[in-house]
Amino acid sequence: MARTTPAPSAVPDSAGAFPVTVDVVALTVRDGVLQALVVDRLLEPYRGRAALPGGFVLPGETLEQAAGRELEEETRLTVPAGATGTGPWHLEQLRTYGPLGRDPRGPVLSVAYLLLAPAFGLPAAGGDAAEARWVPVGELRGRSGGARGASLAFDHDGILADGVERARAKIEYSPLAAAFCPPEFTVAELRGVYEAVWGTQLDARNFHRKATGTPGFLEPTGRLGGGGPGRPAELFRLAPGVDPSAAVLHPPLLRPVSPGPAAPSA
Amino acid sequence: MARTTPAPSAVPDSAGAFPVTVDVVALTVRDGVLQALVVDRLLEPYRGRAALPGGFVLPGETLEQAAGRELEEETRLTVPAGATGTGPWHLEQLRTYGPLGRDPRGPVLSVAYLLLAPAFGLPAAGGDAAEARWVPVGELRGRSGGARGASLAFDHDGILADGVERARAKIEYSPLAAAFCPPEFTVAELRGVYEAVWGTQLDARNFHRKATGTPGFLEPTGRLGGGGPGRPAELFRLAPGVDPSAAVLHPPLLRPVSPGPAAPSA
DNA sequence: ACAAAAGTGTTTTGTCTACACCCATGC
DNA sequence: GCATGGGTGTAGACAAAACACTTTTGT
Repeated sequence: MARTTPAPSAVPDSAGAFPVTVDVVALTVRDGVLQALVVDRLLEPYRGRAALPGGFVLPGETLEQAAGRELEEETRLTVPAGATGTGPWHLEQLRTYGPLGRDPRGPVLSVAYLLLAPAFGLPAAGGDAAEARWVPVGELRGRSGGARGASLAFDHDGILADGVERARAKIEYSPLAAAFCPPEFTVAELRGVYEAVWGTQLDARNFHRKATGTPGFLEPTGRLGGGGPGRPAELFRLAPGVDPSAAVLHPPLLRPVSPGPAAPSA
Repeated sequence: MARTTPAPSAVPDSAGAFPVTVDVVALTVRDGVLQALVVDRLLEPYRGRAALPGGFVLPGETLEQAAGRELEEETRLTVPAGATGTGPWHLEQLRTYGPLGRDPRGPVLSVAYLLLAPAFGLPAAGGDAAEARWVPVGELRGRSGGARGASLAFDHDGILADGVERARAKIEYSPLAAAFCPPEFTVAELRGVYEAVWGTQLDARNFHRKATGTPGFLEPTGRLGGGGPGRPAELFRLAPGVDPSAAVLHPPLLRPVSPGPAAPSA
């Protein structure tokens, strides 16, 4: 244990220093389906393989800044600094993976972030990524063991699964489903978000009552929206002065109970 | 920054390397009160100040191994490897803090872990810590701005608050409250855990019905326990084959709704 | 006998679900 | 008029809070 501590208060030499990456699970709802943002890697390792957008944290930046910078570099979309509560996006930390056994280059720590965003186009790709695209999560999950090359690089399959599960749980008791919607939206749009994220069908009438009846969730704008068939729907926005990441819905909007692991035997 | 990596697939030089620490929010219930484990620091910075047990991650170890090692070094208590599901303890990752503005020595990343454990003594202290002791969280929280030196070193006040909130939320829908109990326990002991963690009073009769009536939670041992006054209580253990960190209670045990910010005006 | 704590039954109250029904618009 | 989707009312199923009551021990 070689100790060389010239300064009275310094990081001890025995401590390791680790490269740190951020990886972003960016989710949106497009065409009524939950989709994740993936990029094709231009560099080794896993060159040509799909991966979550992300990259190394640079000296002098925070983890959130690194997440926003990587997203912008690889997908040309800008996440406002301190996205939590700003605008329609929501960025929160998911968890940390590593440092062992997840990168062939050696021990690397990865701090994963979860971004919930309304649907938007991808003007271009850049940085270390060849292409950025939305992929329905149903096309990525469940085939991790498949040989078709559809699984993601590194341990990103597991990170994506963790992010999806976090999103599913979080919209139950927080107003964060609105992060998938534009600033003003109808109750039907919001219901579509819940149905896409949970993969279930919800009763439109009961959902309307619960969503509009939950205090601190929706505020009517008075305007009407939608040009489709049927009666025009009222436009809502998130209740003002509410931090969507901190507020709690009372009562929560619980997902319908899945039938459970009933054995599909004879 | 001496880099000797001629291999084609290497971490780019622009990537920073960060010292990484683990800090452990260890919670238990003693004397009917939720208590946290703190140590007194022997080294700078914050020498003499109370802090969460923790320290630097060493090369070649996982984050969980580092958390267990630091706990053992500073408090002489051993957390079995892969504590999740093993024995009565529960160790899970809380979140990651940093790297900027939290350590006077420079940018340091800290991965915080949450340990839920039954009450036990502290035979000794060691490592970089002068003394390890349990402190009721009520004596630590709320006085972060106080001048009495009761607040913790670094950003540990915030980490502790996050850990307490995680524990409070988690025992609602998971069997993890049993992690605070010995392997066999009575319903009253379990209720005491809920009351201590939530800081509320619960109806003993309704709690008994809900706890014993929740499938996949408690299993009766047939034995009786307790030597105090009154009728002896039945001893229970966690239902076998249940991973306390993954299982979900249906229905959940919800904390009583707090009255909310109702103005106590006339 | 009394107190204290464990455990069960019952009533009341609220919430969720399912679905009947009306409203407002496009065609 | 009729189809389509938006929004409200209502009855039964279900769960939770409140509390009376019995059981079993220590003193």
